[in-house]
Amino acid sequence: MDFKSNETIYSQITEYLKKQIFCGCFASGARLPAIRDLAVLCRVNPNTIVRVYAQLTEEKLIYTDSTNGKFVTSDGAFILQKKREYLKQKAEAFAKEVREAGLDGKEAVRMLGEIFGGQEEKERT
Amino acid sequence: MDFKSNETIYSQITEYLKKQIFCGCFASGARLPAIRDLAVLCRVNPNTIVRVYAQLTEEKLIYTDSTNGKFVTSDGAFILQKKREYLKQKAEAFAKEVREAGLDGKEAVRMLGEIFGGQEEKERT
Amino acid sequence: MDFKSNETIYSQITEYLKKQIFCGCFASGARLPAIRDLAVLCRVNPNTIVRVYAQLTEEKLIYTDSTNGKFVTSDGAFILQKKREYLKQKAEAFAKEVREAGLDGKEAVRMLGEIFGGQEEKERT
Amino acid sequence: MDFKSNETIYSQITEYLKKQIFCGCFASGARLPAIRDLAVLCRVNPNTIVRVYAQLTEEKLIYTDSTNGKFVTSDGAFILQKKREYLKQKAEAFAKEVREAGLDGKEAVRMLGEIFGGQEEKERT
DNA sequence: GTGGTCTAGACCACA
DNA sequence: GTGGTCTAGACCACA
Repeated sequence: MDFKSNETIYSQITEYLKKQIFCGCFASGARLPAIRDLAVLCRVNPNTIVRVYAQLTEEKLIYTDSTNGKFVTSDGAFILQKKREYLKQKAEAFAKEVREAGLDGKEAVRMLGEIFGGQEEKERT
Repeated sequence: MDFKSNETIYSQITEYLKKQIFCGCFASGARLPAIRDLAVLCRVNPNTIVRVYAQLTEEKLIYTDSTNGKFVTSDGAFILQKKREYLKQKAEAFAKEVREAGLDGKEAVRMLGEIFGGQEEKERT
Repeated sequence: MDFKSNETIYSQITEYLKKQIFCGCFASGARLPAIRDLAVLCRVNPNTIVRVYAQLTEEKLIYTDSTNGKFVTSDGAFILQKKREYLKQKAEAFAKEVREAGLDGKEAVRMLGEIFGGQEEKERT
Repeated sequence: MDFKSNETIYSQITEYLKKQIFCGCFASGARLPAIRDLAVLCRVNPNTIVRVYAQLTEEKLIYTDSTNGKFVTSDGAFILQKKREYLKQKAEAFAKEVREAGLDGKEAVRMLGEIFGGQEEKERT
């Protein structure tokens, strides 16, 4: 994992883990890497990971089982809801950019369709 | 203009101006606010605006007419090209988020369609 | 290091460092002086050095390893290429001066040969 | 005439005129453009031209014939000497760059020969 | 200790 | 009044 220099490292790692949870790479109920392990993996100070886990805990996506470590919440429906919110927010941010730059929605949707490799077209058939 | 705390002020202003140029609010050839004026407007130090304008100058979106001020480049085609690039990049970033969070493109496109208020559907008819 | 008054300080320092990199005084991969250290050394404000390093970073001659400091790019071939470009550009600027002042190239080359202390002649033998 | 933004305008115009004198475009004894005319031509404030002419006067390349205007010095030998000095200085500056960037003189001379379109080779034959 | 951002404000060139 | 450079120094993130 490489980091952008214009964003804080912990927020980049937080985003990364969030997406890992959403996509199921860290499944509901799964045990997360130990702080030290993840710190080594990310070549980052353990304090940074502490902060990452704190944030995810606050969002209730993970919880601490005191002696056993950190786990992804077992409430699958909650994760799904969070996932929807997350993507809705990303989509709205993108839509905002599009509008502010004076492009119309139609073209933006087409652009996105292209990026997804013509999936949209296939669908219509 | 309010600033987010997790992004640098100068990059937020840069983005803002870029979009103003793309959407035509600052038209090709138009004069931009004087450094000191924009600084007052944004309640920011003039040096911050210097940096913003330097960045836009480097991207060739604006240029300096020695003591007369800063102007949007008069090459309209160039601006259009930059606008396309900008939006392509935003669309790709969004698509990347979508994929990483394990959503399929189809759903992302639909989500975006909804946000744009059904413009897409109307059009097909 | 003394500064000429007709050129900006930051560009003089940038040029200086560039040549230090080209000649190998700062070798590929080597760590550069810390911003504050170089500022003290040059008796200049740290912000000026920030600007110098920013410029060299943009040219990809150096890079930042987050909190560890600044380093000369490890791509030696790239440096060599940049060095060639740099000298080509200087040579062309000199040639332009020569032509504009109405001297012919032949004489300019001879003049330069003299300055280099007859190395050229020795070599042919 | 376009101006670089990193050098003062008056010094750019001074250099320009100097070379015009050296190459004979403004011949020994010739009348120079009136301050106002040159100011208009260069799209520059007349004060800037005043400064330019002052500098050339100081270098004795031009003189003022009180009521009639400014003239290139009629001492042709003096101009020749100045020209040599000027080019010597440029050549030495170039040589200094070359050395500082760690290139050897041989290669610099060859590079220059190339730029002058193989004139050097012709000479040997 | 490392780099990055930002402020407040001086001083310069040019018009 | 326009932009550009520079200083002195604060404050932040990360290690």
